Amino acid sequence: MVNKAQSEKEFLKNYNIHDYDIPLTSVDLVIFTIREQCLHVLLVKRGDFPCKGEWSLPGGFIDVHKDKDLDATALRKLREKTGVRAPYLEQLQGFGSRTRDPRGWSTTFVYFSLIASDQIELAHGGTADAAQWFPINAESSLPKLAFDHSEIFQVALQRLYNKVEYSSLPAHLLPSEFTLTDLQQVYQIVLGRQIDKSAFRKRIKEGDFLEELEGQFRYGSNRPAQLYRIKEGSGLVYYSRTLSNE
Amino acid sequence: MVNKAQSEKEFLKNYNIHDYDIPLTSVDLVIFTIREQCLHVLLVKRGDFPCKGEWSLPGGFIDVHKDKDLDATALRKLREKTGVRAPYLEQLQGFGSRTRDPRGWSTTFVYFSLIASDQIELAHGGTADAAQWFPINAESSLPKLAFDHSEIFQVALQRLYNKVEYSSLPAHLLPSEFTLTDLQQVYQIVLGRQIDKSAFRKRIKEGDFLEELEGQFRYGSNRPAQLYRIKEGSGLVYYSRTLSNE
DNA sequence: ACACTTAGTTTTAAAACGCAACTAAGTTCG
DNA sequence: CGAACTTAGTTGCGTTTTAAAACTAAGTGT
Repeated sequence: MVNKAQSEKEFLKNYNIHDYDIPLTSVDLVIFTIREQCLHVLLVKRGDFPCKGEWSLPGGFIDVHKDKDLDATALRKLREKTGVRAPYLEQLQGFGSRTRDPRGWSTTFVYFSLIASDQIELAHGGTADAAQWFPINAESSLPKLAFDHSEIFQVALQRLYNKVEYSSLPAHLLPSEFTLTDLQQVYQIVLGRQIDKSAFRKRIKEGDFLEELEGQFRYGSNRPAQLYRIKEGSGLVYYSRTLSNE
Repeated sequence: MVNKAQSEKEFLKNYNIHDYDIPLTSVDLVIFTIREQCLHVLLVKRGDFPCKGEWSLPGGFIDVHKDKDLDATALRKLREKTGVRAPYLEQLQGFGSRTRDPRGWSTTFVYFSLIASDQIELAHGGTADAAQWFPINAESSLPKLAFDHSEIFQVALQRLYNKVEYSSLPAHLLPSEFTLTDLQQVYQIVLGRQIDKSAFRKRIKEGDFLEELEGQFRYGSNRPAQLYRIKEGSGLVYYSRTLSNE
């Protein structure tokens, strides 16, 4: 079918998307959190075909009526699965091929989200797919995932490792108030190695993305620790050097 | 329409993509090169509606019959416009919204490519869109682009600047054989500032992504300069620190 | 009151950096 | 033919950063 319109208006009147063979398009999410001193990822058990009953990354189709853009789709999906409304969210990468989905040529925009475990209320109700946190560590391995989601997850994990090396990103895995030791531990959990305390603190100070909660401390059987939160409006801070080993 | 299949096979038999409202999906390219000591980007004049006659990033729809995956679409488009077959190519980001294209909800996977100016044969033939290199510098500014391509271009340019700071990426903007001074100049052109010679050379040596072409030199009215090329199979090298000023 | 634990700072030798000066190796010009 | 010139490529050195460890601070538990 050839559209021989002479003006843009006429062209658009004659244009019908259903005249063309086009790929399916979805949005998927890789959602990380820290629980019990361990990095976790959220997976859902698929309730429908295709790949019914298999574990997969949460996600779904763009709703061209509800969603104004891709970020809106990602936020909607995140809210539906976790109840979280103001997460750290960035686009990871697109994936697309003829073979990744049995329904045909399909593409997906994959988002990458970090949330604090204290902000989550997993949706388990009704006919919704079952959602579950899976630990990411050397001992346990994830189940085999539907579609190409295992590969996508690996790309996301690699991105997380990389960004932790040179940015303030891990602060978004913590509850809103935390100590510098908490934050250092998150870095260590994700990086899988110890980092030096004084270098770490110097770096955080220079990054200038935290504010001291004046007079507020976490008490324990030792010297109380200053509480901090992320400065409002501060995006990610990038460092020009990677962190040192301990 | 609800698909009540009991098995995956049955589900797929009943599945028809045209039953759903789905977005348009395309692939666009931001292609950079260095010509006459200046960074350039390739733009094409649109030959068809919508936005007929406006400048835009090269790109087009996924051909679900020809292309096996997104990278294949990007490579095909790049080859059609420039004749280049083995470029540096990476995915930049996806963009998608209800308003970016007058035809309706649309998404695009944007790729980012660097090519050596000596490898290019711009396709100008027949009814093909006119393609032209535009310089990127403080003096001249790009024309207004179709769709949201101006924004996309800005994101790509920012990515280029960032990657030049800490990776071996600029080597892909040069012809296959070059001197270290050539390479340093490319860094300086893109970064817009002078960098220190000894620091630069130390860094390149450590990166270990170049190989000396033994006994081959570029001659001029001075000491001849050693020629190098990119080591085969070496991907991008990332540095843990940014480059110093001169 | 004093040991214990974790928070947070200071110290210091070693490594890295920025910058400038230096040597190298060709061509050009007198 | 040799001195001047130009760009390639290296070396040296004072200053700044860094990594690692030691040290001080401030609570709780016994």
